[in-house]
Amino acid sequence: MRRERVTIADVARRAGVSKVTVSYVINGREGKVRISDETRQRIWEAIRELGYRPNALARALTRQRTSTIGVVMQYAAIFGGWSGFILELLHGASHEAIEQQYDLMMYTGAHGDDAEHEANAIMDGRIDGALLLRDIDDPLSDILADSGFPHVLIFTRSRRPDVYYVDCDNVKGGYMATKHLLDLGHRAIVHLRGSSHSAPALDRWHGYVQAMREEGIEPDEEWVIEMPGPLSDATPLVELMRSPNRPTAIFAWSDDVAIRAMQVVREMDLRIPEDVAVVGYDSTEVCNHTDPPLTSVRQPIYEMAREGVRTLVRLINGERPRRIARVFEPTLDIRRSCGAS
Amino acid sequence: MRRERVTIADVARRAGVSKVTVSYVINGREGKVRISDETRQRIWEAIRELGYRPNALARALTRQRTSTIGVVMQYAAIFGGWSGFILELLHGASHEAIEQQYDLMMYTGAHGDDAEHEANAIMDGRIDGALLLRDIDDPLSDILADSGFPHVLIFTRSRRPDVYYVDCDNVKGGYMATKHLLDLGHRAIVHLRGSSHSAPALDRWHGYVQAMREEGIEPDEEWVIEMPGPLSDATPLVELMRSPNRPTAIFAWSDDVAIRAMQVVREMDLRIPEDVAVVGYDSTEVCNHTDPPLTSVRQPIYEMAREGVRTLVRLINGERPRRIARVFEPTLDIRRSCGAS
DNA sequence: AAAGATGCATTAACCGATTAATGGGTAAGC
DNA sequence: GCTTACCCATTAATCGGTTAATGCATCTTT
Repeated sequence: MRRERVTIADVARRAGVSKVTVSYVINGREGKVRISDETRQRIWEAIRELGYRPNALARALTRQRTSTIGVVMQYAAIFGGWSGFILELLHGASHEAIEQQYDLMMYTGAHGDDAEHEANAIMDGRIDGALLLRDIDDPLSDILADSGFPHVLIFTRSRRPDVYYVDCDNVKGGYMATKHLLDLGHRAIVHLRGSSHSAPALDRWHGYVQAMREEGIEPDEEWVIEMPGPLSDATPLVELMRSPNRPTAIFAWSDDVAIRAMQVVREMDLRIPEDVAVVGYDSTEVCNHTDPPLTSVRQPIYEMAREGVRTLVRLINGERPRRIARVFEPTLDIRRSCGAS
Repeated sequence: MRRERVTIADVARRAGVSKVTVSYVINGREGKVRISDETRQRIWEAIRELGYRPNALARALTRQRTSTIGVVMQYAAIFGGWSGFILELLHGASHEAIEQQYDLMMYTGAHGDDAEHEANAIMDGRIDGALLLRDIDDPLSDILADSGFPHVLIFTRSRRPDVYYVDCDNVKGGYMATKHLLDLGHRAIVHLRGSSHSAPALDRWHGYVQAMREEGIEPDEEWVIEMPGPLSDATPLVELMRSPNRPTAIFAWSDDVAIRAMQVVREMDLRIPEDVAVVGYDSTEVCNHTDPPLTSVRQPIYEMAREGVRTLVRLINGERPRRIARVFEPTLDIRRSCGAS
């Protein structure tokens, strides 16, 4: 039983006034234009009786602003793992969006889409700005920046001095995780690294290398295994753990990969943390529920997402905050998977 | 360096034709209107040179369709747990949306919003239809239905014969989980139930009761504990597990609650599955990575979400499929947490 | 040579709002 | 009695597109 669309003109007709008057009443333009209480009341009545709802498209078209922001993710990146990372990010973003009176649109893009195409979809007027969660070598941000389209990168740094971003110090995070293991006496430490297109993944790896070298250990090439997601092939890890000089510790670039590693280790009848210590990254809620609970580097995902939205809104409003980079500090949540507590 | 908005009029001017001609070229109205190759080429050139991108708002306004669908969730429901459920749902929905050439918008709503408000936001013209993930007693669907706004409920049933929904047989799911435990010899089985506003939660509970009764067991009231999320208070469970006639099995209404329960059990130095068997619900990826891997009732979340989008798109296109209810069958993924394999 | 068909592009109207500029009536000021 | 001020509401223009109807050459057909 689809009612016909009720427009502002219908309301105007019903209330016996012009469209404009209705518009003024709805938007409460106090100070600019005064409407008599009687008229105002008649209009509200008509609105209620007709069940009128303003059309956001039309409104956005004239206002030149939609009050909607987009969250643009890399298709593969989002759904590759089952980690709580994305969810916590969305939670933070949506919380802050609500706070700022914005709506949220999700852009996942199709698999084969090129950046040009994606950029067109993003800049087609439906959103005022975008939060980008993308690889470091992704061209999308460049296109947006060249067009002056407001956007903020999150969980990565930008390659241009004019592009705002919210990140966490991943080198330090990687360093902290590794140092913790070193301090516990481990020397043979494996690093399960993320994609080589991911700035955080590379940075965490560098942090790992840095900590190792500081200890006078040149990390063996075999010790760094690329495992971007929990579904990645784990045989290199299995083989390494079978070798005579088996590593005694694993630092994984993400929690879900760490959990996958724990499973691999368990299946080899090795104990955690007695035989193998494990450290993850993100310290998502699931870390509290693994057995043993997983030590992990925490980045304030929720807060970072909120900060991203806040910055984005400022950009949309034409502000140009001094600080381009907003880099949070990681901390280490020590649980029991490394035998430290 | 914000360029001024390039409009279709700019392109027209540059190419020396009218707006309409440009519109025709862009939308390739073959058969209706013919444009000479030379003009067509000039227009594309102008488009490229000016970096023109059609404005989706304006287009949607005239076309009366936005090619965007909304996913409307209950704020609390989404972010209450860390389960992969929502993620898998979003994955499926976004996959099918791409397939159907639609974009996705996320509505989370603010905490205090009433349904009227939410309905207004949903029906403001920005989306052609909505996928609703809401409580069974939620009034939102009623409002949408009364306005004839295309929408599909997912992971719940509808209370009206004219509202389409995609669900999984939760009574059967609850029955299967419980029956499995009964078959393994368990008699004292606890059920960790979800919210009383959630149809799936209630149905799973009913399935549990049904299976118990079939076995001649009247489930004790104390055996049913409301634990909607992994962060819910677990003391009732703890106390129950401490009691002299301690239950030997737990059936949790969701995976994350099951994992929380496993943790509680472990902290009491009870072994899983030897002392306590555990069964979860959803069979999300994380079930493969717990220790021991978690037996769980599987509902095809990804596929259900896709089906929801498919149905929604048909409704948007004015079709009225015969079948209002699309109910999937649950299956049981037996892993090691109940000692059966 | 008149009528009809074809090819190409234009004009006019509309989608549903917002905003600036304007207008008309009544009361107050001098 | 004329100006000024104020209150309330309207008219006109605009946002950036789409679509139906129309116009006008040029080419065919009879």
